Amino acid sequence: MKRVSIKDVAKEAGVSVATVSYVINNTPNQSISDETSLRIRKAVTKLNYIPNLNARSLASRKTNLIGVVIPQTEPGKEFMFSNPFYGDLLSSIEYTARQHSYHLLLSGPEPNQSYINIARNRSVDGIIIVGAYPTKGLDELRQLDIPVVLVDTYVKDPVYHTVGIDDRLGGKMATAYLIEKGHSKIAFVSGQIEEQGVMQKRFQGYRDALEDAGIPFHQDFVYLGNISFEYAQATADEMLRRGRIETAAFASADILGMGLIKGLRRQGFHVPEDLSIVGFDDVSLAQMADPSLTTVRQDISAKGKTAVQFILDAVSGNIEKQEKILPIHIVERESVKNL
Amino acid sequence: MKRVSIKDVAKEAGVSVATVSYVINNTPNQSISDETSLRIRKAVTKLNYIPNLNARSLASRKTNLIGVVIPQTEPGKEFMFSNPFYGDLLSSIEYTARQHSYHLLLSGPEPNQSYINIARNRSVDGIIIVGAYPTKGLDELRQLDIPVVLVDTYVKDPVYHTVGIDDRLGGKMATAYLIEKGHSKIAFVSGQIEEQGVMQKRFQGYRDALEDAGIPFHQDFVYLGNISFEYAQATADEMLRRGRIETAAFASADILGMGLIKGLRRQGFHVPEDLSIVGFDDVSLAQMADPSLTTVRQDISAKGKTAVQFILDAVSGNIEKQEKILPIHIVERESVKNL
DNA sequence: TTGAAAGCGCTAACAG
DNA sequence: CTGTTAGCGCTTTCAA
Repeated sequence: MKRVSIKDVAKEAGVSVATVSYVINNTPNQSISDETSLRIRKAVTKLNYIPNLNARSLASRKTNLIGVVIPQTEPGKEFMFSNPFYGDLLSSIEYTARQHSYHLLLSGPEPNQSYINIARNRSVDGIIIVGAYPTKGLDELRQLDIPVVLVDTYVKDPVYHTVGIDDRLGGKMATAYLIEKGHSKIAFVSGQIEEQGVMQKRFQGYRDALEDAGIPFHQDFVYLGNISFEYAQATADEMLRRGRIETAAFASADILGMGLIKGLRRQGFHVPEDLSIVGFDDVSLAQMADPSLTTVRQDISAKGKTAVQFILDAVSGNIEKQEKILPIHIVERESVKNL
Repeated sequence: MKRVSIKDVAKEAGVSVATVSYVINNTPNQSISDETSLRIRKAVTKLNYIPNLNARSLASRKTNLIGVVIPQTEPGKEFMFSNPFYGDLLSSIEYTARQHSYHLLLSGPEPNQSYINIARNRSVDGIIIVGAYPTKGLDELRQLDIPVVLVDTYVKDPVYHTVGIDDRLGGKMATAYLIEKGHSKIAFVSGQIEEQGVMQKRFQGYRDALEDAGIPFHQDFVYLGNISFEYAQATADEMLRRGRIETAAFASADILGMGLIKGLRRQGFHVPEDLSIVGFDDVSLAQMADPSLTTVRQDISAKGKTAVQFILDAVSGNIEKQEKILPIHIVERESVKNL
């Protein structure tokens, strides 16, 4: 079946392609007589014409496409969305984009970290990058002048828009909550701490809370591996091996909290009786855990929505850099015991 | 910063655009002297030229884009990827596509279910649709002649490729396993059963196993709501209210199994002591559950990989319809008690 | 209110 | 081995 083009419609309606284009796009400052307009619409319906967005993009330099780059949690690993946080975030981005008739061009990072390729290649209208560290690739992006939104990053930049939360504050809240419940031997369980990364901030918050309470910091209470259920499980074992000195743990991601619970239970211990746990993120899993996880809630949905909104704003001419720090708060559930 | 085009490169290298195109694409049957080829490559590097894939697509009718349509779990709900199954699947699709330098165009279904728009609009090279029911929209897609892969669907079609599992067999395996462990009062917990849908097949399998074992079917043991943690939790309550007649339950998705566990626990009951549970899918959560979930494992990663491969095969000229039923098997964990 | 025509950046015959 | 040229399907001046 031959694809029907704007030409076919023009012929069918007995007008020029330009006119067809005008009515299809409802081009401003172009008045078309009701009569021709109607004739064209009829032709469109009759031929079942659907514009080729590719051609449109080429001519208009607008693609209605938003590039989304989500990092590999672990290099070479395929399951980036298995981390429920990304799944939740992507859902929200897709939903918001669709509301505004944008489509999403999805991509893991290219091997060479070159964000710029996907952007230039496909001429996306904007690009959302999640969890970026300062890299050359990020700088290259500057050469294009398309809006860039950095989600969950502490890269400081005069142009790129950012949306995130105050991770340091979150870390502090989580830890302070535990302290308030009478704990003083508090583990910090996390993935690797990258310079200027989210986990670093949460760690700082942990130390802030300790300091505020006059509790000395113990390096032994810090467990750094990677952000996975398995690692947290192993960490629970490790804690027991060391004699289970801690009475509580701040898990810097919910999935870690879940792993701790499981690891403990495997050894016959219980949460929160034997160890109190506060997580971070409040992914949908957090309430599925048993006991359900007390955690620092962030509005993942709002995060995605805001990121898309920033792109839309920029596309429609708002050149000012936008920044948004979304609020967070503790959600009390069952994983913390009051000493 | 002005975008550099193929023309600029041609000028820089002192050749025609055609020649540039040839070396960039390594066009078959076009021999280029090493000397010019080198000169062109140098110009490309110097100018930092990146081809505009949009223009390329327009000219070549090939976009290197795969459309992915993932259904809303619940209409109007934004969190489609919060269902971990879709997250896992998407990960695998993205990964495989990227290996072959394809990008993914992501889309939830349009309100009018018209898959065809996204396909025609963006001229994707192929389209992967997850969990489709027979609809007009699906038929329209036939008009295009791009490869279509239907994942997890029982729509029968002479052209569309399909990849899935034998859901009926899976349902039977799960139920038979429970029977083998001495259970005969077995609940079936599921989302709504759609005609020709995956859940219907799993339900049939459930009945098959019952019948094979000579166990009468009880309508009372069938709980139909929607595929969510919350519904399953409520179902657990409902079972108790009815007096907890069942000793086991086949949850037609892992997330339902998890909800059951939680719901039971909330009422002071335990899995598997008070109720044995078998799930379905083996999403990453299944092992995080406590007790970890005995379930019917399917290889979600292989599913995504196969779907992409079918597209690639078709694009490169393989016109034959391909079908793949991936193997499944029971993974024994902790949620079933031997009576 | 409409149309002619010049591109957008690239590919692919075809010719040389 | 390389260049000319005609599109791909659409938007957008500019003129009528």
